[in-house]
Amino acid sequence: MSMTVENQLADRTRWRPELCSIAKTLDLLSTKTTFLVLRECFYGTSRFEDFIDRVPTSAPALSRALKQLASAHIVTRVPYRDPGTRARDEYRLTAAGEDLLPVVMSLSLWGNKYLHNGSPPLSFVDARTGQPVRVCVTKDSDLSEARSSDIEIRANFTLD
Amino acid sequence: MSMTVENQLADRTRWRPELCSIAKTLDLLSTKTTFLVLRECFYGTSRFEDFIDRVPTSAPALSRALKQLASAHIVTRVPYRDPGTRARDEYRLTAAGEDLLPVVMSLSLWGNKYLHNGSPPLSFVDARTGQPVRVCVTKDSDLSEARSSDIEIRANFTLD
DNA sequence: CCGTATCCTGATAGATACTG
DNA sequence: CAGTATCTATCAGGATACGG
Repeated sequence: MSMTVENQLADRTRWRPELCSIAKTLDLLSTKTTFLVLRECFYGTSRFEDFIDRVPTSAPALSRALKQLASAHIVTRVPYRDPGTRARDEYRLTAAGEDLLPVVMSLSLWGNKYLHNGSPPLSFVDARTGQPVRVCVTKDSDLSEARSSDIEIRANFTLD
Repeated sequence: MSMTVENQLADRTRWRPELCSIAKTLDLLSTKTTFLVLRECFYGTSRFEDFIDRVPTSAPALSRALKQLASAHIVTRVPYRDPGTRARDEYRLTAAGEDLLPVVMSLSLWGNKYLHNGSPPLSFVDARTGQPVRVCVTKDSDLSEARSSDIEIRANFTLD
């Protein structure tokens, strides 16, 4: 990977950090908790109590992370009502949020490869065929892009 | 995206967070500065003084970020000597570090799309053909994966 | 019981000063 | 100039308490 206008580019991204998409995106996903809440969204979690059960954090931190993700329009609040209870909101990925799938998946796949000696705790497979799903960098334009609804997560560890 | 063993899986990742590859990878890339230093590595930066010029951070924070990346074996120190100066080290991506390209690129591409109204400050293209390079999630196994050395970064903004 | 505001504590960044 | 130690300020996280 090399630069077209090497020195100038380097200086510009230094002095005008608002031009760096990576920095701006990280500002929205500022904390580790926010990333893990986002992960949970892809795992299908949508309700406050379920996030609390599944993400190792406190209620105030969860509240802050959800507010952050909502103000960035990565999740949106959707009203629901369980029988016999008052109306509540659940948190659903927006289209923009769904587009963060490569970020979440590539973090997971890298960790699987380098931090678990190739025996991944979770794996991502095509929901119909069971084929493994990968994240790749390519210039090919004629490949079939998987949406998160096509993907199934398999647990590769045994339960006690 | 749905769960095979939904409830059990959720509980396990909650109570045994060491099974979550995302959390473990984020621990290595803990801070925003670490991400931006990693970004600079992909842009070709390798020397302390150049990181200082190009990443908006302080020398102590840079030192900490490089140490963190080195201990995670994402970068490695390589000796060099400029004429008339003492020997120094530069910081180069390892193979594991190169494999973080999809993480960095997908963060950048998402920001380009959603935070810059589709007019990206930087774009990633094939170094030979100039075709845009993308990050995608797919089950196709027969596509040509781009390595970071095949990719060129183009600046789409004018210089003062 | 769901969710948030408040307060307090611990981790992390940057300013400064220093060594090789 | 490369890199680190120290110190302080800032910021994210959790315990608690509180409103719907």
